[in-house]
Amino acid sequence: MSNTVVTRFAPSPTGFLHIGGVRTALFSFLFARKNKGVFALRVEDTDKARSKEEWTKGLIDDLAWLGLKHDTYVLQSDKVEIHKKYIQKLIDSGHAYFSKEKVVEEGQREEVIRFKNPNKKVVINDLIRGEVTVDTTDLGDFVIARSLEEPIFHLAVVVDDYEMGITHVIRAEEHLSNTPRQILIQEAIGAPRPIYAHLPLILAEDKSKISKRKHGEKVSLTYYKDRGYLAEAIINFVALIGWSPGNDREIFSLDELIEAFSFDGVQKGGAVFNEEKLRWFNRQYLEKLSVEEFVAYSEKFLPENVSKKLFLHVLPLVREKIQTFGEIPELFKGELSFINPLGDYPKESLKWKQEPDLVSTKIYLKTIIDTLSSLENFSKESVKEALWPLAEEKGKGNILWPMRFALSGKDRSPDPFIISEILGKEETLKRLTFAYESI
RNA sequence: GGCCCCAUCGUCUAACGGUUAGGACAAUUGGUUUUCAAUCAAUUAACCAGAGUUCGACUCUCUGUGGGGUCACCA
Repeated sequence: MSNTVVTRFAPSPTGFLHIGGVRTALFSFLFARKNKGVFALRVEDTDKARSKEEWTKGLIDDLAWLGLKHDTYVLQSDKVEIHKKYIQKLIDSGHAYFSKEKVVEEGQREEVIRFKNPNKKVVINDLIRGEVTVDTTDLGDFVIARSLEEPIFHLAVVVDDYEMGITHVIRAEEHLSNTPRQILIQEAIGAPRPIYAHLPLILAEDKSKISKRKHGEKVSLTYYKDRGYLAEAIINFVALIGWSPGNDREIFSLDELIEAFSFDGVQKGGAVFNEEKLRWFNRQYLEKLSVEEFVAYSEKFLPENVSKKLFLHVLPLVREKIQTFGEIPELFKGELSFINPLGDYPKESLKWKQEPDLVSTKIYLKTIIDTLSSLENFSKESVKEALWPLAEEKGKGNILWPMRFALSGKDRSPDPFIISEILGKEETLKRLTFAYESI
């Protein structure tokens, strides 16, 4: 079938997959799937100095993790013979020539292969931007290869796109200015022109293109992956930056995105990456997880002193607190630190803000201790049941604040009934007694 | 600087000549609550500017301004 859509994602293996790459890959993937076409991954490793195999592996793993499975795979360096053939063809047909160069920098060749620029106007019909006209005269006779065996990006891209039958080149806007010279090469080798779609850039807070050099680790997918963000949330978030379904809907699974995607909804202007919104998306997906899934995702973030059994016990508390799994360690250091032996605290902290002093606090603590001591079945329900009348009578804060503080040693913690249950009767009474005696 | 692209709340966006310019995140306020979250409700907040075209412009045209991208023997 000659009219099958074929898209490609063509990263170079020179570092971690970054957020911009994720979005480019996603849109290429979505468009291919939407049209029952083929999504190809092509690793562009023509720059031998900067490319590393481990990055290639990382790229493939990351895409798999995101669920953006490619149908075909090409490693560009495997294609040198084909590139060579086309370079030779261009030379033979007078479209390219060997050029003597002045060596200015280390590593530069004395002789490279340049493309003979026909100096014409090129009109690009971009799916997102419409007609873009560029006069290629400014480009001069640009370099297409260091040698017959070492093609440069532009040559390799054009040849590979042709050989792979790419119908739609979907890539970031930064490539828009590369397009004219690639079209020139295309025409010289007699390749059909693919349809272009140049995506708006993903911007940092400062409105410039996100880059590792300038904006650090937060631009790489790994950063979010390592901090316990879900692939679904990242996909959903990234899809909605630079694209809109045209209505108010925000939550989309990958399959739903395939269904809804269209270039009509793709934005022209760059968009600022907003981590807050990503976190919000992540929480939306967190809430959908089953207990088993949630525990599985949590596992690698659990502190050593937190057994799985204990974690299961405090699970509801964790679920209502976090936006990303990466917050779990911090949670156990803060709100959930009551699971550890209690440290010292100033006794004034036991005082509810509406009490003038600790006099009645001491009395209340005594009452609480007495009440709980005689409690047979010690659960959060039974503890609450036993103490609630007292709390209602004396004021909830008067009773519950000192109790909660005595049990947790913290300003912020879960409610005292849950803590009591988790601690058990003995430890609960021990902590309450300690508080009582410290006053 | 040359060439190219872009322009709606702080941020992501809806609007495809006629709307009180809508939604989401964030922010603020209030409800709930023993604290922190969560949750619920509400509020604040935008058409870059100026000329046209038109009965009528956020929507079309032009100019200006602003922002961005790109100008490698990197991709």
